[in-house]
Amino acid sequence: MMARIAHPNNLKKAFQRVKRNKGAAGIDRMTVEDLFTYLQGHGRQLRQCLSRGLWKPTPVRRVLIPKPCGGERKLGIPTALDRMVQQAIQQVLQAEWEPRFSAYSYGFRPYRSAHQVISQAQLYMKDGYNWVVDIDLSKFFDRVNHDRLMAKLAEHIEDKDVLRLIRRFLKSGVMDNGLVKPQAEGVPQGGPLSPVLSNIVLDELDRTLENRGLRFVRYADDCRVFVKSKKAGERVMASLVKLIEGKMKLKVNHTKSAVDRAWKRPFLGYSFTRDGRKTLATKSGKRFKDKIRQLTRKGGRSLEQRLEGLNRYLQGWKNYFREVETSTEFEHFDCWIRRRLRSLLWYQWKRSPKRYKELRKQGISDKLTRQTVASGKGHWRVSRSPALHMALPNSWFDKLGLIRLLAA
DNA sequence: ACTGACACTAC
RNA sequence: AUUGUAGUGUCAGU
Repeated sequence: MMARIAHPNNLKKAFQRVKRNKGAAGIDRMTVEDLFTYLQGHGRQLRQCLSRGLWKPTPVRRVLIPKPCGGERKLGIPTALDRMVQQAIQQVLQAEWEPRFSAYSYGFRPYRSAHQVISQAQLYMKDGYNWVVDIDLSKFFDRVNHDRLMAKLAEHIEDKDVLRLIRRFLKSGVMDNGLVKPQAEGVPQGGPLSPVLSNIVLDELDRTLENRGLRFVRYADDCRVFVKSKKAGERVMASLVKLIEGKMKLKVNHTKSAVDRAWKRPFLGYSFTRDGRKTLATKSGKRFKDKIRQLTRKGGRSLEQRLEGLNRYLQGWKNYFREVETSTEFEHFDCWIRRRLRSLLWYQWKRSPKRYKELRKQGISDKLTRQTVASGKGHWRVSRSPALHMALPNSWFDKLGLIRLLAA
């Protein structure tokens, strides 16, 4: 197995991945650009180090980033070289474990997306499994138990060198303002290997759920079991908490876990309606609006630049809107964006008559009366000020991805 | 078929 | 200088 990891082809792929990600440097300040020149000199040496089981990982660099919902996320950034080695292991480990993972585990796995999880959840709901046991693990990556993880790995890996190498990565420690602290638990958030390791640890949970014949899906540490009654849910919850906190030595986040009706718990950015359709979760909708607001704020940039930015952002959301099954919500966002744009245009017109002339050339006019505008020719009317009635042709809005979506 | 850039989402 | 995996989208190139 170590032969496969240290194989030149595997290492080359690992290097390319690290390079493509353009990540920051680790504790040794070696950037991904330096990595190539380093490898030209020391590539052979690295390979030998690995295949003899002599590779010594460097401690990870501690970085704190704010989480979107408040709080901080502790990152552990390995050196570029270590990232490459971890990536090499990841490639082999992922291929090895992929067939063994549960069909209902979706996080961090190739060819599996958040949308598939949602669809599966909807299937359960359609069969009448309306109650959901929502289990969230607190600080999941940081609390992975090393011994349990190594035991899981040892079940399928015979190569002692590989096991030792992974153990060294787990124990390599954190450099926090000049001091190396050893790590008793957890996988570094930021290590290429960490996601697949997390799946290997939680595979035990999947197996238990499967053996009990329960309907469930899992996306990383977000695990949901679908049942038919509150009572059944509470029973499942109690036994799962016992399993996770006892045998698996992990911690359940009790404030974020609950037994509730499925449509009361937003899931991966979506919520469900009572009859099981998908809508945008309020939190996601809010974030979306905030960003649009920011992109259409009055100020320096030109209209074209704004449109570019808007379009790019909307394209990122395209898939989300495509999946949403409540049309009113969709129209709501569509109207809302149009309104923002119109007020922006009005503002630009007011500031610069020259600019306004250009806009008119693009088919924007203000002279039309409201009735003909609204009905006749697919124009849109705005009465931003009593004195001004500005109209935008629909074709102009077509530049925006969201609007194109509406038409399709 | 493959590669690259830039976004966005989930955790 | 803010990391990682996975997914999706737009564009560009051989």
